[in-house]
Amino acid sequence: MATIYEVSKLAGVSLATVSRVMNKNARVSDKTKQKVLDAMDELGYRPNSIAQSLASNRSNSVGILVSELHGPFFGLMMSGIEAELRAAGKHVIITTGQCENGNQENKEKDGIEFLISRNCDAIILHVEAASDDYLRELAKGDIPVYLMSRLVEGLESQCISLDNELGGYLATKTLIEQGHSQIAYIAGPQFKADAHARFMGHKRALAENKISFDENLFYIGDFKETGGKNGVKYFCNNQQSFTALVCANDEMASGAMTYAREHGYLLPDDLSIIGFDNIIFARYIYPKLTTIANPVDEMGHMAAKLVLKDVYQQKNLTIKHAFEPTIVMRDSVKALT
Amino acid sequence: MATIYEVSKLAGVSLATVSRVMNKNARVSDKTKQKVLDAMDELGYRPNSIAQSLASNRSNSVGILVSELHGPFFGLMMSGIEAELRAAGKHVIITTGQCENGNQENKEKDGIEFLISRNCDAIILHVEAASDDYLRELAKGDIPVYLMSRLVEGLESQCISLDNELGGYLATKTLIEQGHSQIAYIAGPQFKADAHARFMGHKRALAENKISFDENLFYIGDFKETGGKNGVKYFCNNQQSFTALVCANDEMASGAMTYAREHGYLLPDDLSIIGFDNIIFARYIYPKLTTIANPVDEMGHMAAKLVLKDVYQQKNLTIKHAFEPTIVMRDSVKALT
DNA sequence: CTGTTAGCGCCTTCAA
DNA sequence: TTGAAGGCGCTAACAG
Repeated sequence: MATIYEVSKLAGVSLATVSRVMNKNARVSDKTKQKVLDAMDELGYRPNSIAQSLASNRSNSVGILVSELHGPFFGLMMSGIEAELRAAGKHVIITTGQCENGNQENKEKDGIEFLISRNCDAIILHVEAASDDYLRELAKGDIPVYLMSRLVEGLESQCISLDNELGGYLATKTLIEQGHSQIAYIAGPQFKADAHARFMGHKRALAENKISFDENLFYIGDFKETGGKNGVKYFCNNQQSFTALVCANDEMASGAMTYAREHGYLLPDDLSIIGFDNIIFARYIYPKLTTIANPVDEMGHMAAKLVLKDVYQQKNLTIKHAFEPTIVMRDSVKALT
Repeated sequence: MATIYEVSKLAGVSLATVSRVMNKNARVSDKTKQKVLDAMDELGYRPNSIAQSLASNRSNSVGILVSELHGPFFGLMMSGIEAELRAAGKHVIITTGQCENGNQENKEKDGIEFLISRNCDAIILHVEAASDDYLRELAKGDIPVYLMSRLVEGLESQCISLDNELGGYLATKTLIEQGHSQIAYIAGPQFKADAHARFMGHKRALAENKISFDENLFYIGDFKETGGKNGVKYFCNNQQSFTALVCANDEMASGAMTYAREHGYLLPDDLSIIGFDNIIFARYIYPKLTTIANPVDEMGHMAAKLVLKDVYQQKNLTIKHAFEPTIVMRDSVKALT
């Protein structure tokens, strides 16, 4: 591999000049610039990004931490981030804070440590277990921290978040508008801020419509298919009567559907179900799932733009920190007549 | 940030000694080692991975190229790779050769170029459009290349592949065993090697059972939901009679189901459908999809192990290059009586 | 077992 | 506009 030194020799100029034409930041006469370009070409020169990083104290990499790599949700998010960053010549180091068993909070911290040790110029986190305090502390460190799908007090300008409360509200309101009043709710783990906010939205919609919240129609699931199944099972076993169900994410909605159908419910006639996230598969499910759209891909792009603007001083970027969910009407909700 | 120099000063030893305790490769007396460790601790020292890379000519990063980041398929693959590599202290740089419009082959090459420019120690590719010749040429370069889900002649030892032909065979054979003989096939783009092999397997199963291949029951889809829909539509419009359908991947199977159901078919009674890949959502679909399992996560782990063994000289790793698909029986296939 | 000494390939003042 | 020279933080011979 040719080095800058060989290029300079071949072009008959100094190292510094070659560096200048590479970085386009200082004026170089057209003539010498051409000589350098030709020399690079002839040698098939490629800058060594590691050496550049060491000298410039910039790695041109941004670290991403997601809870899990598989699953329908994060693909879209990473896709957005990667596309934006790569177009700017930065690369993306991805790791997980995943936790099949054990302490998720520690796994997340491990992941963050790992990214920091990689000398990223910035890190974008989608963490669920890490506390606000920890994140605020982390943000005081040397490396800029950005948060996806989360809003931490004091770190607002580094957050890209979704109004989950509004989403939960919309879901339940939609059901109410369709005539339902016996509405069950399967929540996500309440230590996760978004799961909690969605549930709060549900309660607000109920309250606004003078429907009292019924503890017996509330179940906390795990954001997985199983959670949905267990939730419906729980309601059934307790002989609860309900005509509609909101699930705090689509995977639980899918599980709920499966269980309900296997236990004699005709969908959506006997039970209206609404999900949350609008993952790719929501429309594959039968009946096609009515759900709350979570614009993760757009948010991913925005997080990347935020990094480009803050960390890499890119200009002319408008940042939108707060996103709003919308309802996607499909076939899993039926009006109660 | 403290440097190795400050540590050495505080510990009263030389740079080299500090380096030695970091890299655990040379013997250092316990006493001096402890002094160094203490000094590191006191200073909150963290090695600068970039400087390490420059000096050692090792970036400890491996590049991954996948066709797309979203979608159910690659998540599992990357998850396997990432877990394995991270456990070994290597990091993963992910990029895509994705192509919404335009030339996929060029996008893939761009992605590869990008990874090379990042000084990865190795790259793992999941490419579909790149030709065998191009890959062989690439493999002659300085940076080791590994191929996922693909078997290129001459590069066998760097490939982790699935026997797609066998998978296609299994799918169709399963249907035949259930009494079907009018079996439609919706293929993936035939320039993709795996799509082609799956189709070949289908033909072999037919031939073995003296069922002649019927051009009118063959459709080439796009590996997306739409492909499945269009395929069934095509068969219906042509008034073809068939009792079973194999789709070259699960997404098309899902699309096929949707279209069939919307057009009066009762599933699985009127039409048995079998997919391929066993993506996470296969069991969410209704009826639950019978399909061919593609052990992508396991293959991801294996690809990572291969890199660890070849590139990072890790010992005691057994590599399995060829994987075999298996059938997963669920509810979308019904015996013909 | 430990220290000395060159670099790794590039960027960036500082002078000219 | 260009060149010279000193690092960036660490590794890897080579001595001792």
